[in-house]
Amino acid sequence: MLDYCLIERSIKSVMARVGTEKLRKQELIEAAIRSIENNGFQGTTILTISREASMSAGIISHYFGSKQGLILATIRHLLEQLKQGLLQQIAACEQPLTPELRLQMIVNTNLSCFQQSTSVTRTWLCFWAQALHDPELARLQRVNSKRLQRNLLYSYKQVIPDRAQALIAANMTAAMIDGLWLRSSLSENSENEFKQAEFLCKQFITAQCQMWK
Amino acid sequence: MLDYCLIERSIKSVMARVGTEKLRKQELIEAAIRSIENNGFQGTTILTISREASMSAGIISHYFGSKQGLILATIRHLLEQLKQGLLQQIAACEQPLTPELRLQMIVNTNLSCFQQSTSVTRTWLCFWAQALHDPELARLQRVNSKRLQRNLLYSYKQVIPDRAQALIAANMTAAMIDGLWLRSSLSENSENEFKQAEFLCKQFITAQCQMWK
Amino acid sequence: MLDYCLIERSIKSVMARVGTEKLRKQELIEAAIRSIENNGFQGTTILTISREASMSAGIISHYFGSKQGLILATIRHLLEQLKQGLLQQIAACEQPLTPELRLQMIVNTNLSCFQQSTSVTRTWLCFWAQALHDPELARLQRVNSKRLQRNLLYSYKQVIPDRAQALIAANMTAAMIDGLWLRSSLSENSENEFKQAEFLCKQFITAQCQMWK
Amino acid sequence: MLDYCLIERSIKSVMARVGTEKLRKQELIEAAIRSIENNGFQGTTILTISREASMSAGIISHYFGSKQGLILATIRHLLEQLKQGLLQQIAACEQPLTPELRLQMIVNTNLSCFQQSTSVTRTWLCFWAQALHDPELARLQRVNSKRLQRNLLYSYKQVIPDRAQALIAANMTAAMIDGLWLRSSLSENSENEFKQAEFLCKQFITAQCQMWK
DNA sequence: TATGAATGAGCCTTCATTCAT
DNA sequence: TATGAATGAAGGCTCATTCAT
Repeated sequence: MLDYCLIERSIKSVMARVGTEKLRKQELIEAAIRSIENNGFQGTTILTISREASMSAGIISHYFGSKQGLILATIRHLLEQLKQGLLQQIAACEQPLTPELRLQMIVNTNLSCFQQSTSVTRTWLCFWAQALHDPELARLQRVNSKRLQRNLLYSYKQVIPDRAQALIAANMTAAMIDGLWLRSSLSENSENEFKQAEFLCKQFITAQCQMWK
Repeated sequence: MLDYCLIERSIKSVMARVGTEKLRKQELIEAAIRSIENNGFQGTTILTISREASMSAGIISHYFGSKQGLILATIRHLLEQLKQGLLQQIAACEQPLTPELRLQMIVNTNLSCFQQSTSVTRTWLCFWAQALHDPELARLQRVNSKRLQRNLLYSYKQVIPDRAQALIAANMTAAMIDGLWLRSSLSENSENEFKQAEFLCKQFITAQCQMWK
Repeated sequence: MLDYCLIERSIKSVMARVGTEKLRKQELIEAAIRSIENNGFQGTTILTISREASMSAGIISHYFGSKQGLILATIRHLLEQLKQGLLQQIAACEQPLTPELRLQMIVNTNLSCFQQSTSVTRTWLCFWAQALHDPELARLQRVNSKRLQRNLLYSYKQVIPDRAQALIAANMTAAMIDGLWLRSSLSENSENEFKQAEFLCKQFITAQCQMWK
Repeated sequence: MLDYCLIERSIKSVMARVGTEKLRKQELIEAAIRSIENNGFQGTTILTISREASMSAGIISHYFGSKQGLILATIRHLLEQLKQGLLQQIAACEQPLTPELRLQMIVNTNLSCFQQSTSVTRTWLCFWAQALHDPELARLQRVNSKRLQRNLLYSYKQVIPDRAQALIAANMTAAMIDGLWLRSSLSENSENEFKQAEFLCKQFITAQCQMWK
């Protein structure tokens, strides 16, 4: 008759009280990503997320106002991760940072590091489709899209004297990154495809850089 | 005994019905595309579609069995349109068809002709996101994805002697087309972006071809 | 493109015009019974019936006003069949008709002849359940129920001098017929059960009659 | 660190919930019976039941998974009631329990005690009709049908030495109980009929028993 | 603070009925 | 007379949200 699971949860909740709201939110965001991976974006409900987080259904509204609030927070989390990903790589780099090396790192971040987990990939694509009809998501998407372009352009300008040509190279590279990512995500054998994608992208960058040496 | 007049009428009515059915299906498919444009994939319900088509809700099940049936028919329609787009361009071409010209036409089809309507663009992106969680949609998506690659490869092989290099060029171009399409679709000023995209893509192709002349 | 099936139907319809409305109605009633057998009472729709009769869906409303109208006509048809069943047996009887023989014939009619087809059995039970909430069906059911009792009583009175005792015997027999029919219908191996039921019922009648000889 | 007070509250709430759940389920089952009485099986929808229970429509899926789940629970409840009815009567019996007395009690349970409420009677008949098209209901019906026969046979064997004859008596009695129940349920003046039915049934049993004394 | 029981709006689907032909 | 295309009301179910505890 006794629901020990509930007791356990109580203990947890007591401890959580000691911990922070931040921790809870983080757990929920991670649970949301896992749920999208397992059940798809459409199949993800408040229940699947809260179960994944071993919390109650009401907690989501409690912390994020609504399901949409959690989704937005999740997206912001992913965007932030993507941003930090590049910074960390640069920080961890032991060689002198040439423009070309930095460009390769951008590819790394976008194709290798960040996208290697299916769950993130799925969430990402769903988020893009959703952005078409959700102004807030659209805004976030554009910020991210422009950051990629800006990041590429910054390095290309150091290699390509002609500003217009640098812009073209940046745009091409951004498109290739997104296109390869999209095609890899949707492919049957996506793990393999991502490796191929990285190779193609880096080769393209190398070709661009050598053209202007 | 036999009322041939009545039989004749039946035949007529059968033919009329076939015409009506095709027409109705076509109207519903277009309504579905418009609804997805306006309300998004998730926001598209049997009601939004039937209202868009000025028909009753029941008609969708009547003609397509289910909502999913209409969705599948819609994507098949778009895929077919895309396929025919290239064939028509080639047929309408008055100059001798060089490999490079054919490559440009592929770009035209995928970026200019086909994608110029926002509704189609949006529907397309929604379908891709959906394909992650729907095996049937995924299959259709893959067929289309591979067709683009095959089409590109076919022409590149006539320009680039090295088969491996031709494959790389094809894959790069496919990625660039998809990436540019994706970025343009999601951009604020998508019409302009599509023009830019076409330019970038064609330039990339030209560069690839000249490299091997 | 030509729907030959439709033409065939036309020919049929021409012939039907020559025939009578009665024929059509009869065909529809039989189709209704077959549909109930195959699809259950709940699973029987205007479409299943009209398909079973190779006619259009609209024809049912046309001839019977509504689906309910066809159901009622079907019940009336079955009741009439049951009534005629006994008369035919008596007419076909070559031995002198003793009261006991007549009682056995009533059992025959109710358990053997009439009920041997699953389709009729199913329709019958559904009709009884439905009668609880449908005054018109209830009326028909009661007419039938009382006829069985009256029929039994008529013969028992010739065997049992005491009128009260004859009534008791009639009521018991009626109950046993209905009970055995019900239990047989619902049993897994209903064909076998119906044979058993007939045996039990006849033995009961024999016992009743011998008690008063 | 541990807030034992909170844990204690949880335990309490768990116990309360278990109580609430049982109560709610019970209320819904009773509402279902009432709805079937008033609206028939076909006329009974999730809405009629939830309205009858003064609850929301969603609550049924919440507690029973689906409408079918509630229906099954309802019939299981009725079957259990029927089973307990006999046990209680036997337990409450102050005289020595002769086989004949036990047989009378079986009649009492099936005709008097259990069936005296119209709602139950109607529900019961609807279930039987439904059982024809629903394997799960059919299984439950058969279990019940066989239990009645087994119960009767158990007592008859103590009175009738010949096993075959005991089986015949049991089957006849079972049929008579079901038949009388069915006829009484469907009759206009069903209360009176049930009393009559009880009398007839008991007389039949007495007659059977005396035959072998 | 955190729960989860309860709600009810909205979804897709089925199907009896209507009506132009 | 007979068709079957079209309707739209009603069904069961899902699920985000609310709220008493």
